[in-house]
Amino acid sequence: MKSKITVMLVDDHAVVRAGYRLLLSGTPNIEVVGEAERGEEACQLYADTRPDVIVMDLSLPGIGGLASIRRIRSRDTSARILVFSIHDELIYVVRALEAGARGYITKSCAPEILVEAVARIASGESFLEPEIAQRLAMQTLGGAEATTALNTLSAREFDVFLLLAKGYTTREVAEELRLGYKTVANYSTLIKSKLGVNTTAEMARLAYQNGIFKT
Amino acid sequence: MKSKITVMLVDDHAVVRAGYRLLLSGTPNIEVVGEAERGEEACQLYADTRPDVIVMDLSLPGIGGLASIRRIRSRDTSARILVFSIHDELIYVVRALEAGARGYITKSCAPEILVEAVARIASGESFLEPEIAQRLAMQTLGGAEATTALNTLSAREFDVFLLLAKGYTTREVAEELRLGYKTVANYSTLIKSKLGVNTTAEMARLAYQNGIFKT
DNA sequence: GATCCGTCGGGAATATCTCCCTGTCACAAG
DNA sequence: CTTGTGACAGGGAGATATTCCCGACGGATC
Repeated sequence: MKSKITVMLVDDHAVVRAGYRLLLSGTPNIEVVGEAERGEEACQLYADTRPDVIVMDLSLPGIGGLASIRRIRSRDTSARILVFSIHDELIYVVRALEAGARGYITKSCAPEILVEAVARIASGESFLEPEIAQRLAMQTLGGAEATTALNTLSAREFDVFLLLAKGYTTREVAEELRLGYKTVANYSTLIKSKLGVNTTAEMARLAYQNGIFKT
Repeated sequence: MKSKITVMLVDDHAVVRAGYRLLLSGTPNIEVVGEAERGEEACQLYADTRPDVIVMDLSLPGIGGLASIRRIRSRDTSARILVFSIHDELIYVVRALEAGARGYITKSCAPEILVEAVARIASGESFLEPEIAQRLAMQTLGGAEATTALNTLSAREFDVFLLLAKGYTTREVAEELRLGYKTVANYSTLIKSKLGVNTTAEMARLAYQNGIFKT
């Protein structure tokens, strides 16, 4: 008989881990052999148990998910990590893959996808949630690099973007940058159009989600 | 033989719901009789199935968790709702209880707590996660309002605040909450005045700084 | 009953946004 | 040298949005 796929779960929410454990354990050839709730803990536990696959959330207390991935991979480049995150923004996907993850799925995917992803990662393949893979492909085709849409902004546009996102009024931005009110108003419209948002509040949200502001 | 406790799950992530379903179904006297992923859907489903307990996430697409709670309770004041949120900030707890929730636990609690909470809520009691209950008591004792200025907002104002901060336009907020455009516009002005900000982007910033949004 | 307060919106003046357009400058390709 | 191209800066006009002031209603509270 073939041996089971061993899996380690990393998520800071115990209830969530328990749910996944049940989901995965319902599959005969998968066995959850360890759980961690912090990045540091995960590194240690991986070194000790060497599971086939690590299923990891990105928003971890402490060093965070990305740093955890890098740390684990720096000690064992064959480590297979599947990111299982709440975020579906491409920038997260790109960063996770850059860090060394083998797969990425979101928590809004169907339960079967999780099981499938674990199996594929274990067999050495990579796995992206289909909808994300498609968007990633679209974006890669559309632009040169991992374009966060923010990268499509010119320098001046980005200046305006930052201040608006911070909560400056159009008039305040104009003063700050020594521009005419109309100029800033026009930039504002242009930026929203480029970013595909309707309000400045949504711009702020983009800024936070891309980690442009600390907190 | 005593009949089972019927439970309805409301969470926008299918995988997460699946996990909870397994967790709860593992307990003999609990039965999950329905699932919804949006607030509107939850209201309808509750009206149709009348489960003993609703287990609900707060961050739902559309009208959001708080408005959902209020809507359900406005049609059936005996509805028993257990909020199961990722947020542990007290402001969420207070808001949820004000809206009519009977209990509040976070996703970082132990799995047994979920089962216990459901049982307690079903029996008519209320239930707060111990750690939260303690912090709530501390704050209340502390006397000095740990007023984030956000606490000066009324329930309705907070609804509008949340959506505006999320990036909704005035018109979209009006639709979501079924209010007149003018009403929302007036609320918007009032809220900005109460919070001492000039733009909706600054509202968004406040929201992020108070940990109201996940990212 | 009188008085707040929260909720919901109308009206009118004002501010802002959007869309289209002009013009300059720098820089690169033909 | 000429011809793009694209960032940069703003004007004009009309559409939208915001502000401020107001009335109305239902609940509390005193």
